[in-house]
Amino acid sequence: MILNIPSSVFPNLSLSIIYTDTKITNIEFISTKKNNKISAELSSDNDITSLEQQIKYQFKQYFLLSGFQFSLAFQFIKGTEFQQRVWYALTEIPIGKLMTYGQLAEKLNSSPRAVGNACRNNPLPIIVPCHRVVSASGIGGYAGDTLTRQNTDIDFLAIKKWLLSHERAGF
DNA sequence: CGTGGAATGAGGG
DNA sequence: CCCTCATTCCACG
Repeated sequence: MILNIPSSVFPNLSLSIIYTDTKITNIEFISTKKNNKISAELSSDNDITSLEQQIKYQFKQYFLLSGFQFSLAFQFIKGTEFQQRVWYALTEIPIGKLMTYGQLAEKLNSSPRAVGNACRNNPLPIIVPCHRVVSASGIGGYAGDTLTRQNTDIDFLAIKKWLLSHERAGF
């Protein structure tokens, strides 16, 4: 399903959310800027599943409230053992807190670079809070964006900053 | 300050 | 094999 992010947060930005009967498996930011409207909205509220209700409700709450914590069921359907270890570790970073790639690497007996690469491949952004990981010297990257290489379509670093300030991580 | 190399895990040519 | 990544640290000038 396509979930619109409130335009007061980011205009022309939506989330594409993939799920099975019971679990979310993939989330992706998509730009609705040029496209003549994305028409993948739910047809009616009658045949909406309870998972879909939960998704809509919880994301609405998340963007509305500063300290809202997700409790949606998710599943990693891809990723190596190492990557999944990193992703699970991300879910243990509490809202409002930050870790550096180096700190996370130390916890996992790995290296900062490898951790950053696993974060880069996080299939469930926002729910699995890779945005709470920053570099030792600054903001770090998000969805492939870095300070030196920026996506032209979506300003992912601006999204990361918004998420962090919204969660009052004090960045 | 800047620059370069090494270590790390994964994917691609 | 080679290279490139959402990094970091340490050595050198």
